Amino acid sequence: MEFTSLLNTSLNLNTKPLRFLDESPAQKQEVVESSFTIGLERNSATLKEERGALVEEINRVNAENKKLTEILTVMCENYNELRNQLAEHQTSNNNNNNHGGVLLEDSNNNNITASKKRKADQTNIINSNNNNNNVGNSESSSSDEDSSKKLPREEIVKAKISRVFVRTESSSDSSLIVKDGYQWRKYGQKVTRDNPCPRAYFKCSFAPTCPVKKKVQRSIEDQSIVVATYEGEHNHSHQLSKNETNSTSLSSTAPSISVVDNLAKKTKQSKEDARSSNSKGKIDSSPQQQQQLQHYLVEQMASTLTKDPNFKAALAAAISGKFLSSAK
DNA sequence: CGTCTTTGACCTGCGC
DNA sequence: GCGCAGGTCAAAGACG
Repeated sequence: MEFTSLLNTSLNLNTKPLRFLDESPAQKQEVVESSFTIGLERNSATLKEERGALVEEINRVNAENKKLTEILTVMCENYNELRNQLAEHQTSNNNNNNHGGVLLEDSNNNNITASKKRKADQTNIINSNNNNNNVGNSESSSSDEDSSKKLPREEIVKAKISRVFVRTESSSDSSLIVKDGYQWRKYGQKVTRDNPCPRAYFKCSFAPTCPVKKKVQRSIEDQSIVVATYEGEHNHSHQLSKNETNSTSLSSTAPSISVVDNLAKKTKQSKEDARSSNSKGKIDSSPQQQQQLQHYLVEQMASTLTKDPNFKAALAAAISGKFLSSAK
């Protein structure tokens, strides 16, 4: 992921600022007692020398703490800067998002419907699958998806489900069309109990053997929003845009990932444009997309930091050093 | 004429 | 076992 490469979290700090940080309390106690006993026998010059070394060590730890704080401050500033840019773009594009605005539902968001107990187990399976596999792609498992109930357990785990929110111009039932670059054949329509708006069922018709299905239904809360639920993985290449396909996987989540990837690229490009030409370039993404990207970036930052052993060690050393200095 | 959409019927799983 | 609800099938119609 390109964001990982942008964030160099290798702080290059001394992860062992104090020798006794790695020692157990009993060992520390032993060190202190032995030092005390030996110190009685030593002359004052030796004691002063050891004290000086300790003070030097403490100063070094404090300097590292300061360095850590500065780095964290810079990171926070960068994050705030990015967030402000997102807010700007949300404001500037707020009026242009009545058509084609896409929002990806969070993987743990159950805000649509969750009234069916019989799907709870399957949902949990899919949720855990998504949680294990997702790398911030905002895929979601739906709590009201039933088509997977016919699948064997292995296939249930494999079946990837993503949900995309698309804002349309009109709230008429005739516009249950989500343009995602694939060709779909409608094979059914049903009025569900939870939502008076009919739910349309589509199959991918680009490849005869493609198992991907799509369900499209207007949101019960906001009928200008169409909820498209994708199930399965495409076993063929993207139909319309080969370029976009190259940057995404050939799964049912391709629209989702594509949206996130494009947003990431656009935001990166926007940041560069803003620096070079005082942000004369505009991003044509919706507030929902920006919000998703914001979540995505935060997750990436957190993920990158937590995966970096250097950062973990430095943070642990800094906290330990803070405790030791404050205990004196 | 081929393709796509519509829509009622049927299938399946789950709760009681 | 029955009823309910969601999902799927397939015949019929629409359309280019």
